[in-house]
Amino acid sequence: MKKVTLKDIANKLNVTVGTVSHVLNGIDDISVETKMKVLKTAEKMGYVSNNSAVSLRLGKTNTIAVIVPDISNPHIAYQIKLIEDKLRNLNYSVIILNTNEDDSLEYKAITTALSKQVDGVLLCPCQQSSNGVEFLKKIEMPYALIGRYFSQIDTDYICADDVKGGYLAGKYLIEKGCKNPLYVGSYKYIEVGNNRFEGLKKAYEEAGITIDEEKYIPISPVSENINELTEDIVKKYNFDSIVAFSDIIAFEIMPVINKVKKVPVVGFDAISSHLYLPFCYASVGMVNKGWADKATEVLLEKINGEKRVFHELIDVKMFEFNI
Amino acid sequence: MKKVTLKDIANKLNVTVGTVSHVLNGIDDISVETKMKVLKTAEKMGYVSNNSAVSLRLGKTNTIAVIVPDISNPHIAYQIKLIEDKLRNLNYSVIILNTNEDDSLEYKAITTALSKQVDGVLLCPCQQSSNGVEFLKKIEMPYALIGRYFSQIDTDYICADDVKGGYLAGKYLIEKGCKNPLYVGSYKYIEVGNNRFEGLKKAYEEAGITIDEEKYIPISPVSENINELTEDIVKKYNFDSIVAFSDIIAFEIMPVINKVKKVPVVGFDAISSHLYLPFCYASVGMVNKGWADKATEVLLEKINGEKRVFHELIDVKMFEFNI
DNA sequence: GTGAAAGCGCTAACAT
DNA sequence: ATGTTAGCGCTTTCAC
Repeated sequence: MKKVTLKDIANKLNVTVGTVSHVLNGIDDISVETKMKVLKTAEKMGYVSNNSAVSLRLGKTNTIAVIVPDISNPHIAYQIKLIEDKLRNLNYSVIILNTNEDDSLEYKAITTALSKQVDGVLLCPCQQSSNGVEFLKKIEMPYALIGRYFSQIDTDYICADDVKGGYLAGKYLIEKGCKNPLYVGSYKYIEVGNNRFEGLKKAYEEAGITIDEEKYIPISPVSENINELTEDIVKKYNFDSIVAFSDIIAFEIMPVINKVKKVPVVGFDAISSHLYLPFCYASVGMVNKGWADKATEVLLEKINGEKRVFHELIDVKMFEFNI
Repeated sequence: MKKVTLKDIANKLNVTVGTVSHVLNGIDDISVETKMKVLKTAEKMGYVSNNSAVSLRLGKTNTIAVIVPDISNPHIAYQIKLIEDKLRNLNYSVIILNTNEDDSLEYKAITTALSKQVDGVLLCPCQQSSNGVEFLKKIEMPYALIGRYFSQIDTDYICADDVKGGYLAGKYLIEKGCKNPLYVGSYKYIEVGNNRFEGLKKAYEEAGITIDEEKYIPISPVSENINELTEDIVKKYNFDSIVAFSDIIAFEIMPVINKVKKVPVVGFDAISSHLYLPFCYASVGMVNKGWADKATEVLLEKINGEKRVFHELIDVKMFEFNI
């Protein structure tokens, strides 16, 4: 393929690259005549600037990386879409990297992003280890965590208010008369999952009911054999309601459980608020549009040199989807 | 933030950048002693290569751009995930750009991608105009269309076999005894939508029933007021079944229609084959994993100089999701 | 109003 | 086994 450079345009018009550069960057010290010639020729030749060269020269790319565990999760995909929308309007472009909930792929994604000279990183960490975050911190790359955080690492994050979320789920079930909820959660290293359980416990505590630790069933969000796992759960545990770590998990276990007994299920993320689904369910989700906006704001502040550490919790509420 | 360069490492060890470069690129002509020193220092200093410089020097980035109308559509998000998986294993990274079904954003996304010096582009076009594709063609950038194509432009594409898809939807409804299907489709410029209608007509023709053109109700996949539109349709048309352009549209119209009369609905994309949803529905989807694999293969061939034009149709089948 | 030239970080060809 | 250097495309400073 043919790549047109400033030099190609300059040669054709018998001017220098500096002149062409000035015209195309809108630096207004070139005669109207030359300006017009340059603009027309650039257009005709299909000139596209070479960001690699610009990046090398200027030391920035106006690009940020969004690194997530699963781009095919509708909740995450939607947040990415919002981030991309917002950043595009601010003249940034976004590159998205998927980690498949795999720690080593996460580390690789981070170095890929850095190698591409992005100006900042938004990371939803897998949390199997904190290597990635610590690397970002060490080299002082502007970044922020989204959707998940490490309680042990003092760093910027923007997450849902998951304790409140668990609490709301609890309140909802208590109101429905449920006394014995089971929490089908993520792995324990996903700390927001623990927060949801904490909130749930708190709501029940207030109602005089103690939820003990064995009601927390950890399950991988990428399990292949969810059906069997769920059948096991139904056999092994006594419960009159379910709180699931996410809508995705809720959707998968609902029909299996309903086959045996019909109990209320509450999920998280409120996927149906942006992806219409024709069935009834309840879910805790973030108000407005979630963490997308706040995350971009925080990151841009970090890029602009802000040293303050941001811990942002996005408010949540119960969604009941009825058809 | 501090960026470590080859020079920083070279200076610290009193060797030259060439030496360091050779070590880090695995060119085996450096003494073991020096090699070890370099490797250790690079690691310790947190060296990450500068792709802008490499790109400028080598003229390639090992990066491909995937440009899609809506990344928050689960069908598309899943295909992207598969593409990313496959390309990562081939040592490519992927940047994803969203166009919001907006033609001018699509053009901008293409120039952004080119500016970033990607080695190839996979484009699912908005189809309001063909400017983007024509630009890619003009500058001879390796690219392929995915999921949608232009019948008027001779170029590479990888799509579902949508005529067959429509045909299968028709057969399915005929078997259910439906004689009067309505096609709730996308805008007419989305040609794959027309193909689905063609297939549907063909199936009914074979059953001795003629479907005329007014049974094709175009509807935007991003309509805000789907409910009202659907209510209008229910009032205005006579039908005993529905074929929807996509699952997304099917999900949105199903409850509105079911309120008035319960009729079979067939969607497209079979979202539930990768995103479990706890309700029953029927959908036409691609076999195996869809166009993702084929699309990357074709693109890589184009990048490697293949001139042949690829028109790839991925086989489809009916999915019935029962819970 | 335009030209000339340095230099961003890197690789590869050539020297030693 | 290691050093030296040109040059990728661009922006910017300094001349004229």
